[in-house]
Amino acid sequence: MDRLFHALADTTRRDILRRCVRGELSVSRLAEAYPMSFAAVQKHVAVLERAGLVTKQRSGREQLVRTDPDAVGRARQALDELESAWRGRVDRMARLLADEPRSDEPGSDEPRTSTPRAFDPDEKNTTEGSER
Amino acid sequence: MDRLFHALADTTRRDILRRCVRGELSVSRLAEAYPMSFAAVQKHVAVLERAGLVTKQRSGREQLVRTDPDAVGRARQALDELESAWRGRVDRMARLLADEPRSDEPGSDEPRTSTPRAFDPDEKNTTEGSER
DNA sequence: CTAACGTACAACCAAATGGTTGTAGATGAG
DNA sequence: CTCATCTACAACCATTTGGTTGTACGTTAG
Repeated sequence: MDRLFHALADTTRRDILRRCVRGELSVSRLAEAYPMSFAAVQKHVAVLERAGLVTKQRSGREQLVRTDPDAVGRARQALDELESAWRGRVDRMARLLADEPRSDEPGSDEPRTSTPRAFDPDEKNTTEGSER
Repeated sequence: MDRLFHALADTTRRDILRRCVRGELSVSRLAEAYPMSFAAVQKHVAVLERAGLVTKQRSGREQLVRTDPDAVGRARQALDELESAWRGRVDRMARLLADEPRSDEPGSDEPRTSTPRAFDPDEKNTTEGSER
């Protein structure tokens, strides 16, 4: 997740993604379009690749870059969930599922003495992840 | 945009967002939940704030943090567009995003001789932006 | 075979991140 | 008033990023 959003947090990288929407492009082809060195573009592509947003496929001596729709879909969905939660949709659903009449309210009391909630790794996602 | 995605590209920050879904929380309350200093959490909140994802509102001596659903909506929508373009659903949009007058077909030819396309700032967004 | 192209990768650098501690200003409780 | 909280912000540090150049390797064109 971190890697996914990080990859998207750069104008050049988003532009590369958009460029590859219409079809595979070799890295050098891509590099021609930006005011930076080939190596720099190469690195950007590597970031996108580690994030699972694109895949490279060798064709002759060229390396074609192609986007992976599903990866973007995953990111979009994550935001979707967040947004839903916000709007309370999930809240009602959760209450239904747990038939908890009323409780978890952060209302005001809840003397935080007990469990400060030790930080939760991250979402319940189980997609992948390791390395960096 | 950069700031938006960058803000989302951190586990702690996403967790803060999730925590504030159920209600406003003071910064110190938030800080209690993480294995880091108050100042660190303060910085994370600042990042979220600059990205427009949360707003702070003073209440007495506490600073309540509240999420802004619309900001997440904007990010989600950006990804939505990307995904759509991918799937070819919105061919016209892809053309808009890349402002390539025509012949956008990835066909195979297109002897790249013409215009290397000098890099386009970023999407057509006009939200705000500068600095880093 | 040789030359040119496309790629990969290491080394290096300035700037930004994510974290720390310390100090200082407001505000509310006693 | 005085003290304890909550917050803001500066200074500092280690690591990462985004960029550069240079070198080496595989593949295709002549």
